[in-house]
Amino acid sequence: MGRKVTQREIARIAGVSQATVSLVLNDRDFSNVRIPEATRERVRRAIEQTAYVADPAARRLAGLDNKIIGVFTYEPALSHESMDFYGPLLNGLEQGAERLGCDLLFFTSSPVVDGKRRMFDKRTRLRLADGCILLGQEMDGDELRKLVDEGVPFVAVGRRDEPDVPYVGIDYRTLVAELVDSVAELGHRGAAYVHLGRTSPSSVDRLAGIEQARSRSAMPVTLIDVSQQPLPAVAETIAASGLTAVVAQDSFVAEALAHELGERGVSVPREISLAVAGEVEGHAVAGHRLSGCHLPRIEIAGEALAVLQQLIGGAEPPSDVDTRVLLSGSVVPGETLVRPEAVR
Amino acid sequence: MGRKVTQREIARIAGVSQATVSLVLNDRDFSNVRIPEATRERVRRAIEQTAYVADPAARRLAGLDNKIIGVFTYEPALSHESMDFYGPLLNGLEQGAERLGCDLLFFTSSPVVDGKRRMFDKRTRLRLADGCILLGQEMDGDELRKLVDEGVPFVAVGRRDEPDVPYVGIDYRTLVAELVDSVAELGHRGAAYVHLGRTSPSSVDRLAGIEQARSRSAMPVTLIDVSQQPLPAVAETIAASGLTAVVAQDSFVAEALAHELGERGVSVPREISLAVAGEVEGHAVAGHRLSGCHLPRIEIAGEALAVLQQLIGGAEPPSDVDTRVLLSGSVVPGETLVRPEAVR
DNA sequence: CTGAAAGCGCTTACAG
DNA sequence: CTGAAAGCGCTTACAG
Repeated sequence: MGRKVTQREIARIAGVSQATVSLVLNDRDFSNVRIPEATRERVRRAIEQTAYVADPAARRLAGLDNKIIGVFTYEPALSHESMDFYGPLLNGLEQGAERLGCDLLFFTSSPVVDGKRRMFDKRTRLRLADGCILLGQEMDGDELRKLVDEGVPFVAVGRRDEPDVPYVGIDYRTLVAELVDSVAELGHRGAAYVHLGRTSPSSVDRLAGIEQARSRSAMPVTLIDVSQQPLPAVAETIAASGLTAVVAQDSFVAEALAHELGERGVSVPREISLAVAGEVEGHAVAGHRLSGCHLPRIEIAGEALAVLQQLIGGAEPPSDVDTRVLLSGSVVPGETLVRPEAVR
Repeated sequence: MGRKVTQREIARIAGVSQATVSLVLNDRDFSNVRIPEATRERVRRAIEQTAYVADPAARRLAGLDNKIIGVFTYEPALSHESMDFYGPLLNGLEQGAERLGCDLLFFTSSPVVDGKRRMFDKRTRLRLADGCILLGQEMDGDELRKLVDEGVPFVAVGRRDEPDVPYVGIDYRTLVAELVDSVAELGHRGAAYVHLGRTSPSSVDRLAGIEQARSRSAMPVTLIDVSQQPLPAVAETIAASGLTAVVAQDSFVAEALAHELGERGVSVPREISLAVAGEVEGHAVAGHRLSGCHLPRIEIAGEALAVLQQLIGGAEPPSDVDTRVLLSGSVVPGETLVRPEAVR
């Protein structure tokens, strides 16, 4: 039962003061402090002998960092359903954490209310972490501001509008514009963009990308907000419109829409091309791999960790350029976006 | 910039001593202590006003628990490949943690060496957690013993041989015996069990299950250890043997074996039935859902958390009965285990 | 070159 | 009923 070993114990064994143990342990070399190798060695042997590990709580209390990164997710992150979105991010976090020698503290205690977690519910363990990564499709602006105010080092995954909020996200604007360009280049005369409203910055950015493409090509793009009308009605409209291409905000919308179109005898991609303004990995409709985008989510997580590291370590507050970064996604061809000529 | 608020600050505002703040905060009611409601109210208001949260490091140092459960995995847990095994366990842990109001600390910092993490590499943050859940296909016996010695509350997922190691696992023995019985009942005259040696307790238990079934039915079962000979050779042997049924240790072995058999013109399940002595969810060969078992991994995680909770909370060491539990799996029919008559 | 001391923020006997 | 004090294990100026 070798109960908790402390520095005092080590000091006794090595015949030095407890402070000296601390100095050796942390390899401190102040100008006026130089501990001879012999002493260091004696201390090290004692540490080895007792399998001593410093109490992280005490370290933290004394002002050192802990190499613990908090991870806050607004939805359950480890459920089967959420893996599509969270999986690659968590994977990237794990890899990054291992690289940095950090542990990951998941704030699973904050209860999920109405499908969302609230961050400041009571005794947040936030303080235990050196900093925090925020994940979630929809974040609470008030909570973000509070975090900024309290000076907690954190990085959000996904672009945010709130001032002074550091983030790492995808450059949806450029990506979606590129995607729509490729639709136009294939010869489509018009397209619809089926989206979910403008609830999040990423939705807004996608719409901006649509706008950008529209302004530089001849192809008109009709906006259809599925939060305003039910999907069957949307499918009806599209089927009747004679449009040859549809861009959907994400793969789930695309799959649902393709299903509805199928029910109306309209087949993808034979009669209507379908492209997704989001990740398509692992998604298909009727055996055809979806055309759309690839988002480097593993890299995003790694980059978020890197920015956070900067925030934690940095004495002076780093410049905006460094703390708000957008990574590029890429368009993936897939099999559901084809020339309209192939049909007629 | 509302910097770190402390109890001292609250005390100043409420006009009481810092100790009183602590008492109110923790709702302590010693025999000789009774704080009037008016005072409590004043303190509570101050806390509300300043959005104070107790520093968890200090709490911990002062001897209280933290509602933090450590999670140690011997392999990367959040990668895409490991989701098959870890996914449901992590899911169960998240659900359980939320229920208990605990946070989850993943010890991702311990570097992976030779595909395995070592637990005591340097400054383990283990101490920060109230207790720890151990996950992994292969655990290190020495480390388990060290944990027991140091009195760290922990629970391993999966049965263990080491004395005094609390665990929650699957009753593979009964489950596998049941599976083999069902093979015999279908009328197979003999079967092979293709396994990976006896490296882990679960492997040993499965072999015990095979033995148990063998002892009570007429059907002989040939043991084939793929750690001793390459899989192609195994497939060759089986194809030549005239056996009509194979039980594989896990779904990956089953898939690989079915592939090898297919290359030799032997089709599953037409010529050879295939059953898996492990989880088959999401696994198939040539479009046929694998026959085999379902393991309640989400429940296992929940139960492990419950046992750990007992270990942490309990003053007296709970009895063995409570800390070493085996849950039942179930046999799932699937489509690769059929009557041999259907063939001839 | 090393030891004694203060302090991090908290909890809990112990005096008043 | 409340305050002053010790202690949790550590880090880091500050004296020797």
